[in-house]
Amino acid sequence: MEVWKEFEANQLTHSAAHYLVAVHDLIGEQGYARAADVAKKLGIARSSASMGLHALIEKNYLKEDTNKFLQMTPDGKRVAEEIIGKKVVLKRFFQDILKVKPYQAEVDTCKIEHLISSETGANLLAFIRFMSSADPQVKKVLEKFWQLSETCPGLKDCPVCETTCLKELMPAKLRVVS
Amino acid sequence: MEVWKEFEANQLTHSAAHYLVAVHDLIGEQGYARAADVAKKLGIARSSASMGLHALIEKNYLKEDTNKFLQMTPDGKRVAEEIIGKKVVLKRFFQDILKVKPYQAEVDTCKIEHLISSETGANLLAFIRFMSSADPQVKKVLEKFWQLSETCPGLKDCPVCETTCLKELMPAKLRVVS
DNA sequence: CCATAATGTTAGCCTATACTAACAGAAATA
DNA sequence: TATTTCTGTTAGTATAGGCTAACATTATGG
Repeated sequence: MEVWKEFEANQLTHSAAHYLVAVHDLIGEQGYARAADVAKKLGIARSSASMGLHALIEKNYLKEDTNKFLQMTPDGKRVAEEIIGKKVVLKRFFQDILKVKPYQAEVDTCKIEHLISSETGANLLAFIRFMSSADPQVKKVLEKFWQLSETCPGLKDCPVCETTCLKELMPAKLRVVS
Repeated sequence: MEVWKEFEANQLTHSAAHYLVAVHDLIGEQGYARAADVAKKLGIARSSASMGLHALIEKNYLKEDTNKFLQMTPDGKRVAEEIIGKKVVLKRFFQDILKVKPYQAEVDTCKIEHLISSETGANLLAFIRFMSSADPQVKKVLEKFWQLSETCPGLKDCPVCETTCLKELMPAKLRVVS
């Protein structure tokens, strides 16, 4: 398959991923989740929730008890927690390291949390762990980055980074950006 | 709007973004681009390309000359190059810093390149510039990370990072991951 | 210069995912 | 208990974006 088409080839679509995570979160927050709770949480019609959740039941990510209360299957729990893990990691990276403002960090995270691979997610987690450690060298480097970012937006003509300006980061073909 | 719904609220959808970038790339590679060239490049039917590209013409991102050769409008050029810029930056981050394997880095990048905001993209660019600079402290820190990643996959019980293990990175609610 | 090939477009179909409207059954409450 | 409200579901509609098939037009080359 062409790489760009893998967009649609995820375990779960964007909406399905959010339905599943919503159920997970609702069970955590209030101990149970029904279709109407999911609808309210996600701001969609009850009918949409009903249909989307049934699709997840058919895929064996969720099941219903006799009173229509939703439960996570082991599979569903695993997948939901994978997504949540990526979300947490991404958001922290955007917010705490890149210093993206909280709302934008939330929006960006929400868009891509279910799209990054396990490999990338795991490596990002390791990176954040490392960059959040108390190691004095790490701390110093990060502080330098944040300080430079302030005095020198985008680090465009940054004295520290002038050796790696846009010219070296982008292949010649793209540099016509003008 | 609920944050999770902003997924659909981008300037361009996933497919439209790829159509636009394909035209940009084709013009760069072979000097021209027609619907059939885009179809071949993206592995889709000519009819799909035709319709998708007309949508981009209506939005004034592309125009056609009298022989149906496609041209980028200034708007289209700007948008395409924003996307390409994010793609380059993301891929370098995944590949050169996180050390994700090239194919997976490509897939992940392709999925999210058009989704990250300008703010996040700009901050990521600055970060990569900084992390790619010749600054000896930066180099040392990165090398330490890569070395630790090898000896200690995921940095799970890494001596350097034990102060910031999963427990501190994840809110209690999510830690039930088990 | 005519035949074959390539290209662009239209039409109809499919899936996914949202919506509203309508309605049946369960739960809550006056 | 009777009524109202909540819940779940179905039906029909819309949009987006793929697909194939068919056909007209344009290019290419024997």
